[in-house]
Amino acid sequence: MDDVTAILDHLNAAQREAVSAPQGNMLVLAGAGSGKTRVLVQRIAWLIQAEGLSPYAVLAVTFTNKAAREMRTRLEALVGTSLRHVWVGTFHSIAHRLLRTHWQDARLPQHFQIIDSDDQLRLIKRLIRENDIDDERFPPRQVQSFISGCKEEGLRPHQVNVHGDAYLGQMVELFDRYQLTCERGGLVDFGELLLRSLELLRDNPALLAHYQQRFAHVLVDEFQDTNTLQYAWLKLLTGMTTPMTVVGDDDQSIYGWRGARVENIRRFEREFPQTKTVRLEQNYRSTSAILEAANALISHNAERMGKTLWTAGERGEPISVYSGFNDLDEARFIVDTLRERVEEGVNRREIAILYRSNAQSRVIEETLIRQGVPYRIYGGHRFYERLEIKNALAYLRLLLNRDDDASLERVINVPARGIGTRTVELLRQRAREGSVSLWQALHDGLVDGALKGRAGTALQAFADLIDTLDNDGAGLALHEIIDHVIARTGLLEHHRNERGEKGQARVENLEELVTAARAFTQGDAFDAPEAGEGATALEAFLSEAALNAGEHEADEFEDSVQLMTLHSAKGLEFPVVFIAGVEEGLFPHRMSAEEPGRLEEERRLCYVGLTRAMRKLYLTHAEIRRLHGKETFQRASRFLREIPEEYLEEVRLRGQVSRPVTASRPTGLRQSGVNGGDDLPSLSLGQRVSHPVFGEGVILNAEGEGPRARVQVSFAGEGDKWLVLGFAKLTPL
DNA sequence: CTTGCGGCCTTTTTT
DNA sequence: AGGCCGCAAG
Repeated sequence: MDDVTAILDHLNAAQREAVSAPQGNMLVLAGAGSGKTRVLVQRIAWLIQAEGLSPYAVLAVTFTNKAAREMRTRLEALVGTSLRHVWVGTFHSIAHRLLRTHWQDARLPQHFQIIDSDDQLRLIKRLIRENDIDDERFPPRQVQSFISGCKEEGLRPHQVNVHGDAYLGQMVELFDRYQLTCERGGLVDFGELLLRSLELLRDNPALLAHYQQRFAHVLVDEFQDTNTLQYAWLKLLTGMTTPMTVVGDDDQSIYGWRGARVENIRRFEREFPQTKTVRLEQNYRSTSAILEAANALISHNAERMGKTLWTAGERGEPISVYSGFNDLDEARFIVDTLRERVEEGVNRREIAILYRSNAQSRVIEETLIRQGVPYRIYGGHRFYERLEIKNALAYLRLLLNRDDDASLERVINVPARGIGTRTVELLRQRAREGSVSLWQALHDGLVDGALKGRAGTALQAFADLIDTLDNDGAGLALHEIIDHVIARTGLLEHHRNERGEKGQARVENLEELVTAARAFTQGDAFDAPEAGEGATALEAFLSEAALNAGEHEADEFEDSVQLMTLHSAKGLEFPVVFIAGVEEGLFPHRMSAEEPGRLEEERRLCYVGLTRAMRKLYLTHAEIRRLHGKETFQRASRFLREIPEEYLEEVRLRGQVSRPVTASRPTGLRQSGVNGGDDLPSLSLGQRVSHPVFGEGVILNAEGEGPRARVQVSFAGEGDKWLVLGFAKLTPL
């Protein structure tokens, strides 16, 4: 406390400037590996210790729970426990906290529940079916993204401008009904958390004034990932007068596809008064070979704010490029190589294998398993998103709130108890007619005798089950309630009877849920100071599960190789990194390769991948890959060509000479070429060809060998065509 | 009501 | 290939 300048020790000039800048709006453009988190943490310490702000007056917002946790941990390590009152959290957890505290002003039931996107989708599917809407024209996923999109733009159904468009009108109608269903069930989706809390503040000037006064400084991490709603939320909360420190990197914006607006960085600079911009350009993570390669790659993007990373570190080894014969060979190379590195003394946890899409992990996993290499995989289904867990949670929600239609529908016949779609449909219809919840409709139907016979008996049994469970729960600890529920509902038995490992894993997961609940009540996660009156442990647990779905990662302490998508690697670093599947169509993904904007996002994703590596980077691709059950010829990614040769080194199999990668002919193209035979032209994927009838085109795909081989060619104006090499007169251009 | 078969589609993911 | 969905048979 005495010597606040100690906070500035070991910082470079730019970092020091960012940490100790006088209070005012500041934009920190922080390149990969430039000490971003460090600056953020030190900045908070500075604000409190040098500027004299109360910890209560500081709000720090992140995107992920992981980032929030890391920031808090580092803050506490730096300054001690006096900082535990700093508000650090994700946008969603902070919004949740506001809504829990001010549920009445937010016009929410006290025990509202948060639904995740999976629940949301189910609910939408139900609505579409219920209203006899053509799900071909209105695919549930599209409706879901429409609704989320509206909320992210801060729009309520009546605010959407339909322009007399019938299609849009129907969408809005569905949005409206969806919202009504949520209101009736006391359900709040992720977008709603933010929108509702924004409206709460906007419509309650006294409340807004309170929070504007309370927070003296607001800090935001990963600003390039904010969406329109989050931007508006910050604008409202700060009133553009509370000073803000925002940290971001436009080159690492990889979430445009889910609403993130990179422009928010520029907008902030423009709209918030007297914004000071600081660039952190010195990289402390990677060798210069890796960093220069990344710089060269990203320079191919046009839309940039301009920033060039440099490092004082050594050049290091060149980036190794391996061209596998097929995906199995690629995996074999990765695993062999990493085993060599491990033998040299590298810890397995220091090695990461990154890929564009989850489907790629399978082959690599199989190879790792075969060779007995322990690995840990991030992503895929998180614990609280698994089917069996969601079923158990749905029962628990029903205990708290019988009117939660989504949960009721989820488990009314799980495990199967003779309540089929017909019966559920009848229930839905009655609920709709009476404008009541499904539970209410069920009850009324049993009372007035409309639901009888076999279905009636089954429904009665279900209703009794829920009520009994509720009664039994009185006086029990949280984990005992859950234990009781999974046993009494038959969920445990249901999965035990499932054959194979899958059922076994599900049973274990259910048991793990009980353990998690025990830990939850005993741990400090359950201190929820502002969780509101009468908040039960169960309620808090359910919120935690919805908001914090990914916490469960097994074997955290075993030294294992890390597997994850490029997206989930953001923010992490590893001494040794493999990026697999660096191929056209996969990376950049074909869904994104067409549009320039989306291609640039793919390139940023590649940039993120490259800059994860500290010492050694491997880029691998396969010439033939099994994709969706079919063998496809792949050609090397354009991103490989965008990295100057001088940083690359092609890996050849043992005994072969290694030669530099040439820019004109990317690795492996020769091998991946379709050789039509001696008298046929030698063609390669991606090559431009000319056809006497169709004109000029590009080879997209190929299958078979010899004269009967077929190639798929994309002709300008003629579209894609499959041609047999022996007949089609194709001339290479 | 349950089960099994065939057709369809296939990024990325946090909250 | 594999998961999901809808449909038809048991």
